[in-house]
Amino acid sequence: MIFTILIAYFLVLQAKDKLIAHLRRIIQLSPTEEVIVRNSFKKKHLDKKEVLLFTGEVSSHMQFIADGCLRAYYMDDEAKEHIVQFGIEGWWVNDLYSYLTQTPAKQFVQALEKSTVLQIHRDTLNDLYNEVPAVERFFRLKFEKAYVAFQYRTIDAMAKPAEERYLEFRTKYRDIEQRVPQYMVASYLGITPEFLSALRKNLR
Amino acid sequence: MIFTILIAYFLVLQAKDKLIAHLRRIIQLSPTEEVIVRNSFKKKHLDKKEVLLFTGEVSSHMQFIADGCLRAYYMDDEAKEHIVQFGIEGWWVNDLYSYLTQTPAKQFVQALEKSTVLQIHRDTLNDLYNEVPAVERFFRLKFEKAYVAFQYRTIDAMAKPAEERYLEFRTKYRDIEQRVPQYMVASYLGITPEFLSALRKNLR
DNA sequence: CCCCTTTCTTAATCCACCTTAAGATTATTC
DNA sequence: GAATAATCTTAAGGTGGATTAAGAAAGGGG
Repeated sequence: MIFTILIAYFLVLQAKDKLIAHLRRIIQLSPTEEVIVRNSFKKKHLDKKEVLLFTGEVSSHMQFIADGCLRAYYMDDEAKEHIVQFGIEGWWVNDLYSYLTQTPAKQFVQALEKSTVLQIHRDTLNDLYNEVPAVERFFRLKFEKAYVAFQYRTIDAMAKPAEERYLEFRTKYRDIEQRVPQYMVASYLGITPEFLSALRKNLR
Repeated sequence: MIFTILIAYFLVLQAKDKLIAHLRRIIQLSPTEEVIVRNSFKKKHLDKKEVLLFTGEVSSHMQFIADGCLRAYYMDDEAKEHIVQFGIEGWWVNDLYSYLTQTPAKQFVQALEKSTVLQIHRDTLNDLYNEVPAVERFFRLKFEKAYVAFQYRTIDAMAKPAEERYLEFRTKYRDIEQRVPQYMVASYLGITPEFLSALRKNLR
C-alpha cells in the first residue's frame, strides 16, 4: 500500500521532470519559476482507448504527454474518422480550436496506449503567462513552430501523391508508425486503409 | 514637390495608424510603447506584380499589409504555382518557415495590386518582444489563431469536395474573390482553373 | 480605340484514389 | 487455446478532378 503510493509519487515526479526538461530545451526557468510551473500542472492517467476529450465538450486544458500515445480525430457527416494529429511522449495534444475559442470541440482526443498527461487549465495558464513570462515565450515559439510545420504538412498533402506522403511519414515518424495500427496511418494521410495497403504492396 | 512630400508623409502616418489600431484591437499599448512600436516598422511601397520576397532569399521581416492585396505562393517541380495565402489590408503575409528558421524561402510573396506594407526586421521584433511584452502577447495570440484557422482549412480541404470549399471561400472571403483572378482562387483551393470554371457553371 | 496579353470557358480523355465486398491475418479475451 | 474482435489484404468497378487543346472574352497599354 505505502509502496504503491511511493511508486505513484515517483511517477508524478518523473512526469513533471519530463515537462520541465521539455521547457528548458527552449526557455530558462529560475528555481522559483520551476516550482510555480510544476504546481500549475496536474497529472492524469489514461487507460488504453480512454477518451480525454469528447466532441461537444469545451477543451479547457493544455495537455503535455509525459508517457504513452494519443490521437486527435474528428468524425465527418458519414461517421468516418479522420485523424488530425498523433502525439507521443514530449508532444502536446488538444483540440486547439476548442481550447482557444472556448467553443465545443469537434475533435476527440483519445489514448491509444496507457498514457500519462500533464494538464494545465486555461485560466491557470493565462495567469502563468503573467507570473512567468518565459512560459508565454515558450508558447509563442511553440505555436510558431506548430504553424509552419502544419503549413508544410498541408502543402505536402495537396501537392504530393499519397505514396510519397506515406514514405515521408515513415521516415519522419518511424516511432509512431510502429505504435499505431495501419488504418490510422491511412486516416492521418487522408487515404483509405485499402489504398494504403495497395501502396505498401507496390513498395515491396 | 513639397505637396508630394506632404502626401507621402500623410500616407506613412496613415499606414502606421492602421497598424496601431490593429494591435490595439488585441493588446493595450501605453503612449511610450506606441512610439517604440511605430519606430520599429518601416513603410514599403509595392507596385502591382512587384515581388516582395523571392524563393531562395531568407525572409527577414514580418510584414503587415496597410493597403493593397498580396499573395504567397510556391512553385512545384513542374513549375506550377500553388497559392498558400492571400492577404489584404490588416493581414500579415510572409513565408513564415523561412522567417522563423532563417532558411531560404520556398515561397514568393507578390503584390497583386499597388500595395503598402509595414516591415519589421526579425532582430528588431525580437528586441521589441523584450521592450514591449504586450507585442509578444500579440504574436502569441496571432499564431494561435493562425494555427487553428489553418488547421481547419486543412481539415476542410481533405474532407470536403471542391464545390463546397469554393462556396465557403466565397462566403468567407467575398472581398478577396472580387479582387483576384479566378485562376488564383483555383490555385488557392487546390484545383485547376478549368475545373473551377466547370464548377461555377454547375452552380448557375 | 485598337492590338496584344491575360483570363475564362468548353469538351474529350485519362488517372489517382475511393467504394464495396470478401477473405486472410493477427490480437484479445474468457 | 478456442472464440471473437480487430486489423490487413485483394480485387472489381466507380468517380472527382487533372490534362490537353481550342477558342472566347475581357483588360490594359500605347
